[in-house]
Amino acid sequence: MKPKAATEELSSLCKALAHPVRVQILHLLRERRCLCGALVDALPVVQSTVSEHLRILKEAGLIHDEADGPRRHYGVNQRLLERLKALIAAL
Amino acid sequence: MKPKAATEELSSLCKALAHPVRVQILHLLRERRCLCGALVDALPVVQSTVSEHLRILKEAGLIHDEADGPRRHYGVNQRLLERLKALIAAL
DNA sequence: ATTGTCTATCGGCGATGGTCGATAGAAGGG
DNA sequence: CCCTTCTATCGACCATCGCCGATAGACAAT
Repeated sequence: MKPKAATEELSSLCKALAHPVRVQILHLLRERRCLCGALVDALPVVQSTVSEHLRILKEAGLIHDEADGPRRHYGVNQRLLERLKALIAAL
Repeated sequence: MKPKAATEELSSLCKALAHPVRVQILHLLRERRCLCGALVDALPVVQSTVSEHLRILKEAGLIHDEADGPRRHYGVNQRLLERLKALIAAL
């Protein structure tokens, strides 16, 4: 058995990816950093919903943000993404 | 962008792993096929809850079952597990 | 057939998730 | 300053999840 910590880490990362919009966001951010507005244009949900999904991804640590005036640039947290890949690969 | 199908496939697989008990079940089954009862002994939830988690994992295709009299052997679906690894690795 | 064992399913409960519209907050430009 | 733009947050709503106890169903053994 894996230690409990790794189990919960994996389930919590998976939970963050347990919605198609969030997977799509990760795909979009993988290419280049984006403003929230750019994501809203690319996704089939309204701004407040996108913002909520971003919050969930950020809380999971999979993305980070950087203020730029009133705007906010989002990008993937490569380190944690690699960690997720490792945890999944170990299954 | 990935085709929509892959996005939804990944999010649905992640959803199946979005609970620590289900990750634990996968770890247990990775070692050897198990009866539901053996999993109940190893997990901190009652039988009906384990059965429900097994149903979710089976519905996602990550495990399969095989009747053996009134018992039921569970095992991982290696094919779909590899598919999940590939989808995650492609992130 | 009856009993015993193992598992699935049902019903109910509280908690969480996903969505939206509306609103608030931050920051730059006029 | 005031206005505009961009984003976060709030409140409300309905759907789904996760858990349990209780019950039903399948099958073997006696």
